[in-house]
Amino acid sequence: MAATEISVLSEQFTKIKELELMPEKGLKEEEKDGVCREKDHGSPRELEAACTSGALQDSVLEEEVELVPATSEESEKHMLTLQTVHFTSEAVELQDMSLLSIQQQEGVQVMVQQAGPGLLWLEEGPRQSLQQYVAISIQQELYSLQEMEVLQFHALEENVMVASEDSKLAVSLAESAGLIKLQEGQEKNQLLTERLAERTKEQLFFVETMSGDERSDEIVLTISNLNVEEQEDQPTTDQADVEKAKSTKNQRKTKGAKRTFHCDVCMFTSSRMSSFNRHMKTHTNEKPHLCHLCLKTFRTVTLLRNHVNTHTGTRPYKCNDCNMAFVTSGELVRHRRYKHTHEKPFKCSMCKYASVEASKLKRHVRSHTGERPFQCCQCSYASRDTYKLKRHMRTHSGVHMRNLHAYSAAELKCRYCSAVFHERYALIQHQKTHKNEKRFKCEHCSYACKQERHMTAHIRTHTGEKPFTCLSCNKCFRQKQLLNVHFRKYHDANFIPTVYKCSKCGKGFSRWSNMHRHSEKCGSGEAKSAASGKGKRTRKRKQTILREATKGQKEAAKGWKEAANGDEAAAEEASAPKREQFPGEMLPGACGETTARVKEDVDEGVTCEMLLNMMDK
DNA sequence: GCCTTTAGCGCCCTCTGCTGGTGAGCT
DNA sequence: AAGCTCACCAGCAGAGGGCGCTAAAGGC
Repeated sequence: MAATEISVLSEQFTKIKELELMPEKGLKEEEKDGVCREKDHGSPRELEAACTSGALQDSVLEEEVELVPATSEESEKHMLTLQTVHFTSEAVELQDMSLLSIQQQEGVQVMVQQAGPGLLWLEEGPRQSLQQYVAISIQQELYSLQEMEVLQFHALEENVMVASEDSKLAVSLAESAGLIKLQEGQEKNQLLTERLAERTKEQLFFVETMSGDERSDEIVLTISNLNVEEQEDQPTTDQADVEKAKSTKNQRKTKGAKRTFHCDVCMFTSSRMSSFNRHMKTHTNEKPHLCHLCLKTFRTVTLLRNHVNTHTGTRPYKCNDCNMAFVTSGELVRHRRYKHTHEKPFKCSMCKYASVEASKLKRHVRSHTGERPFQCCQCSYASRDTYKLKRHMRTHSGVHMRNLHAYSAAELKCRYCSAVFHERYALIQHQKTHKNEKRFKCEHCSYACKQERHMTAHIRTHTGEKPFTCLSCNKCFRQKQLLNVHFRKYHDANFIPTVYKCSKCGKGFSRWSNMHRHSEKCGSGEAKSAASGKGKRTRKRKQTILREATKGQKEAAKGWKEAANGDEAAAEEASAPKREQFPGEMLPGACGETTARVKEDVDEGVTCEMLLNMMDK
């Protein structure tokens, strides 16, 4: 019936979950040295913690367990259902673990003692290592710590506990006790069930282990109780068929109701024996179905078939609404939800987000909680999902490392000095040191500048070189930009200088940015506000807006030029998109409107006020 | 026994926003 | 000549979509 999962590295010490009244019928009770035990039971996996009344213990750890004098009648037997027992390394002092609890059920008081006398530990070693200890429930009256015999057995990697040689195998509660010692070095691959099966007249524990969390060294011990109903049905146990016993021992009757089967290992229950039997196989490593292509094994033929289909590319489940096909029906259903039905059953309780998959909702919720469970092992970064951590890890290796930190056989020369590096990162860091220095010095004078192009232009003042020639008048210039200005001013009939006027003083500027800069000094409070900004992000946003505004003006000017050439349609087309981008109420005068104003030499342009309005929006 | 359904993990991708660096245009 | 501004780009990270695959339970 009952099973206990004991997590060695788990977090909390839990109480006895349940006590159930056990009918005496079918229990052949033997009393020896004050020990009440049943003689026969279904299988070695079954743990009988038949309880009788006993002396009181005055230490109760669990508040909800009522401490009552144990006065249950001798004839009544009770069954213990043990719950997961968790220890933290520091939480409980070993000597304080002599938990005694009394529970009353159906008028019968049952005394149960946990920990202390019921300790298991996994290996020999200092007792202070609490993580090695596991508690089981032993009736205090029956088993004292001093009387307990150590049973050693080993937790195999195969998740099986094997009885030790010198323990005499059986955990006879009459002879031994709840103090059971687990130790390495015992015979492997031999089930405790098999060894204990010989102890037909002794009360037995069945203990097995399972791997816990992969990220820890946790070992989960499962202690199975005796199933009393099974005792009813099978007063004499044939333990040769352990599997049969496993499948039937967990059957529980509930006063005429339909039978249910309870797994000893987990919380699984089922009303069908076939389901129960199938479930029990999940607690084994039995995977008889082999893929001959990759040698991977599976529990069921269906799983194997699906797997093989991934090799062969067979996709029997085809979507009716598109060309997609899938190996499993579940994939198809999910696909249809994503692509066609848009059904999103998993809804966030904190926002309107909904997802097709539960895992996506779980991931989304982390954006609310701020939880970042995936910690980078090389820096302080933590991610909300595994992929982002994985992507981040590239910055510690792969992309990032190859680009910046990989050794380069070729010399990486500083563009500003003669320094040479073999690591790009070092080069970049070095070049930053040149950022604000006037590293370009003229050979002919004391002139120095930051940029090489500036020095190139300066040198021409010494050489007299004027490489930029106007194609219309053959006038020569040292700088291309000077040629451009000349050309537009004297040879471009369509060139209309854009004029922006300060809304305060009316002064005109050829560049909006200059007008804006002027307006700040012109005493415009709004302009000051716009200029001061509210931090980097705000400034960035302003920059973007200014950039877009400038784009709009440029395109508008282009459109106006085209219009001036008689192509009104082109002019309208050029200005129209920017009108959409900057609605009139947000940026009046921008784009096409600005163009018109410039053309008509009106006073207004794009003002700081407009920008502020945009920022406020 | 078999098929279906459900659940879960993992992987990859896209879109988006932010930041910093750089080069070129412009005044 | 010098400084400002802007466009562009790369890199990184946040958020979410979509699919591949496996495991296990439900149900006939």
